[in-house]
Amino acid sequence: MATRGNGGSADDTADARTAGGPEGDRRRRDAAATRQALLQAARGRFIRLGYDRTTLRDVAADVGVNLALIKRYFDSKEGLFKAALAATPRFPGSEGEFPPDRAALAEALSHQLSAGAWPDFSEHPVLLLLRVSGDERVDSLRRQALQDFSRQVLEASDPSRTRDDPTPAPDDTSRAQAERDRLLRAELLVALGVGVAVVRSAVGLQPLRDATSDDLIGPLREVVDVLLAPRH
Amino acid sequence: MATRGNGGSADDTADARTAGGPEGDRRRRDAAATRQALLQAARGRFIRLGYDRTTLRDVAADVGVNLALIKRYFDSKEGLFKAALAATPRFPGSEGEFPPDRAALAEALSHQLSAGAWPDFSEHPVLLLLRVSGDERVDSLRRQALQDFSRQVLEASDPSRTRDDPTPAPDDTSRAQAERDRLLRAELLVALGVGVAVVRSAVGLQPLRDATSDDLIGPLREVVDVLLAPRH
DNA sequence: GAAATAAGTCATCAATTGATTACTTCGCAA
DNA sequence: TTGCGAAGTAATCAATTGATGACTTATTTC
Repeated sequence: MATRGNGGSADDTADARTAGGPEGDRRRRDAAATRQALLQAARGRFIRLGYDRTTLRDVAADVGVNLALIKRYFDSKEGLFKAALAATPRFPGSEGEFPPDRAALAEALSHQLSAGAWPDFSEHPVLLLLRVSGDERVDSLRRQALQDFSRQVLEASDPSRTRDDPTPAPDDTSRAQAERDRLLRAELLVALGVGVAVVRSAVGLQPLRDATSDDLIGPLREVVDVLLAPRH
Repeated sequence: MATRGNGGSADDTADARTAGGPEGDRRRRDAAATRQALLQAARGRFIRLGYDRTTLRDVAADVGVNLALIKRYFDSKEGLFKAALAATPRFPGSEGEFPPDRAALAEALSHQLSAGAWPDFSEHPVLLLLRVSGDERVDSLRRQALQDFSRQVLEASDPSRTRDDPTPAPDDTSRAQAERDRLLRAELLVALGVGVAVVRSAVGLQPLRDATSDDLIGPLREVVDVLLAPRH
């Protein structure tokens, strides 16, 4: 089945390592490149198929490499999943800090959730966060990632607040309650993003599935405003 | 393994059939009751664990019955999943028609998505819709269910439209575009509902996870209004 | 050019799991 | 009571899949 190294016969599967990437193929035995290729293939399968339906054999076959190398580089399937999760860019802006501004947030959201943002059908990173792994520590990683993002969204609702001081000392219970309500609203926005990704990929609901960034920006801006605008 | 019938020894698992439900235990061999108990157990596991991690052995053990009975009553795992999907109440109002009114919609949503709405932690029916099955026909069922719900939400945005005439003949392209935009907005609301359910169950994000109906009704009403209010 | 080491393969094990068949027991009707 | 059919069980098969250790080949280093 698509062995390529020593005893191989004929390939019947794409070999990601020798595909003409940047730099071309210099060495046939490159641990770092192989590790990276495995990570890429695993990420794609985890996102597309979920944890359970992703088999290590398939991942290895994608790269054109033997199953045992996964154990060598990632020790186990859990390790592979954790590595894929760690290698996944943060939710909206894959690079840099999130702009603490409602308009920019709406823009970023609509772009991230639009049809053309990701090449392969439904390979959005947020979906990886939702895949089950069965490991409690992985679940904790996932929770942390979404919590961080909620915090970022919350900042967008109040640019005066810095990140180092997320919870100003509440004067009384009503102030604490207001703070909690603001966080709840930020999380509702996160939930909307997650829901859009899920509905688009897992269900394929039209017209949402093929909505472009321009289609989404209008409604999303209104929702962002109504959820995050400072009130009273 | 919690056998209960003939060769059984001691129970170590809850037996759903003889548990003192309504009517008590009248017969030890009741095909309909057994079938129903299997369906219940399967539904719970499918929702909680997803399709792959739900094993037929566990489902049978929940009921205290032999694995082979699942084949007898549902023919296969796919059949069991389809039956569970069919037996799942429709998304928001488990009974009756959906009220075509924005305020009532916001109310229903906040209640459905609140912490106390469903007894067991994260057994919300909408989660069952998102579980993978691998069967194209099941995926089609799922898509259909969510599409129906989107249609209902769309009605709430325009009470004048009847259900029998969902798409009035468009006079020109701009009218068709407006119609498409309205459907998109309805689906965004559906996505919000799905996202809240997913985030609450799969991630357990606080404070959303423990939010009560009263916590949700305010923000949700605003979102429903901004998404569904008739615009010029 | 020959050790030494890293990269990769092969064959196989053990556990899980869906499916299936032959057998056993219970309940009800005549 | 008896006997027949439905309800249920036990045992097992075959396929998949994660894990693993011994073996093989390429690359580097002296």
